[in-house]
Amino acid sequence: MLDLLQYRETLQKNTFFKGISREELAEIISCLEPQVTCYLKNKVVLQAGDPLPGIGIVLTGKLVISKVTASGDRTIIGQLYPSDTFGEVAALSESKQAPATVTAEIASEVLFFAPRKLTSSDTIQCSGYSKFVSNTIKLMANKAFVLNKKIDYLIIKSMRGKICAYLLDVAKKNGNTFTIPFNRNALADYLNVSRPSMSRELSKMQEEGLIRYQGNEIELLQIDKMEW
Amino acid sequence: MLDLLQYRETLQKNTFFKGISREELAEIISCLEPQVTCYLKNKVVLQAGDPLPGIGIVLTGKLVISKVTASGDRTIIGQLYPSDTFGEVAALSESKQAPATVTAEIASEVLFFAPRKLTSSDTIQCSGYSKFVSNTIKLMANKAFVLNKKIDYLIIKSMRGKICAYLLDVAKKNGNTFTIPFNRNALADYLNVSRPSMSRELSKMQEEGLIRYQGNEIELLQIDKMEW
DNA sequence: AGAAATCGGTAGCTGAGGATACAGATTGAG
DNA sequence: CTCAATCTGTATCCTCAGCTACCGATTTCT
Repeated sequence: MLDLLQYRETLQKNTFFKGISREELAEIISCLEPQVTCYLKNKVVLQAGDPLPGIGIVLTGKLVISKVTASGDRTIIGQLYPSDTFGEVAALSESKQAPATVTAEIASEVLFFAPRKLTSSDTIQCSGYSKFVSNTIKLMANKAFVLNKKIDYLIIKSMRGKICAYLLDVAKKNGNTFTIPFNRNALADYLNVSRPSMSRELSKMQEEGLIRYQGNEIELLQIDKMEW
Repeated sequence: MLDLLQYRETLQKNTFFKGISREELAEIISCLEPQVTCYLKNKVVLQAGDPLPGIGIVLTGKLVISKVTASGDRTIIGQLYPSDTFGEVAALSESKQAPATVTAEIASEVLFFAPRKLTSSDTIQCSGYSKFVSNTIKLMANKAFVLNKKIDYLIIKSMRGKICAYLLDVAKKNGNTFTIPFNRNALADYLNVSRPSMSRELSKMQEEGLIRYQGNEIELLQIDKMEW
């Protein structure tokens, strides 16, 4: 078995293993027969459309989930930090193809295991299994929830509307002053707009006194005027 | 217990109950303590943002899932036919709020049950339960998959691109001649564009000999020129 | 330290597509 | 049967945001 002791804390934060004791975790993990792979900066971890190498859990580093359209438009779906899971949707749905591309933004380590191990007879007999199953369901539900959120941004047609919707969501979690996890380029990708147009609008909003920003630190000054 | 015999065929097609025998189905259903509600044409079944009334399974009729932005833009996420499920994502994720609005397009009957019934001690003891659980996981995964597909359309920026992507997906399932399940207005909502602009582009595509259509019947004439 | 790459703001131009309005066709209700 | 409502295509207008280009600032690499 792999020496995963050093990653135990990270794994325990993973949604698959929420509320599962240290002993049960070790037992389940060994049943999953995981492999750890390292990726250098900017390396592709999995490519949209390819058959899935397995379900992945980020151990260290940072990954980016993105989609590229046939005509070359790129959009960011989300970011993955240690303890986050990816590939579970494709693995468990009928299509076994990855719906998006995952790339290492910085050097990263990823734990993979085969989807079928989720329901292998060994795994089922682990003592924490029922908890593990309900966690799996919650994991999927949350993923669907994130996708829903993403759709919420995408269906807004105006630049101002997209920016406001995003900033208000971040503010709801972190208060009126916060640091966003994207640089301008990435944020533009995330909102599916062009960077210069977005910059233009951010400037306007600052002029109008709605927001104040410096780099990735943003402060919302007039929340009421941002709700459309 | 409710008399659900008349709906047994519909229920057996539902993803929750795939591969579950008639007897097991009856047992599980009774544990879920479902309620059947009728909706007249155009009535709202559940409103985005509201707490969830329960997990719903369509018995008869047709429902539409849509989202409305704060500024009034409306988009269609999908359509629900008998045996389809909705509300399961919100029910099983941490947020208990409905992420979208569901409306009855025609008079419809819906079966609801409380999410907690999924894991009640009664239900767990049903003989088909393990199958039921893996079905639940598959259900969630497929939902996430549908959302991914929706995102694929939304991130395409050009009108032509959106239309082609949609038509090609339909063609992949039904062959090069098919009837789409949307009228122009609904399709425009689905693709998140304005109806006149979409009509304009469809006309152009017909002129160019890419497609031929009459009402909702569409034939793709030059598939190779539609792949971007 | 110096060169190269990345990043963010700004400007000008342009065009795709949104909005509105209207007309003919079809459907539906009374 | 008639009137109203809905649906679809089309034309005009015009705005918003995409694109390209450029510049200064910052970071990174060697």
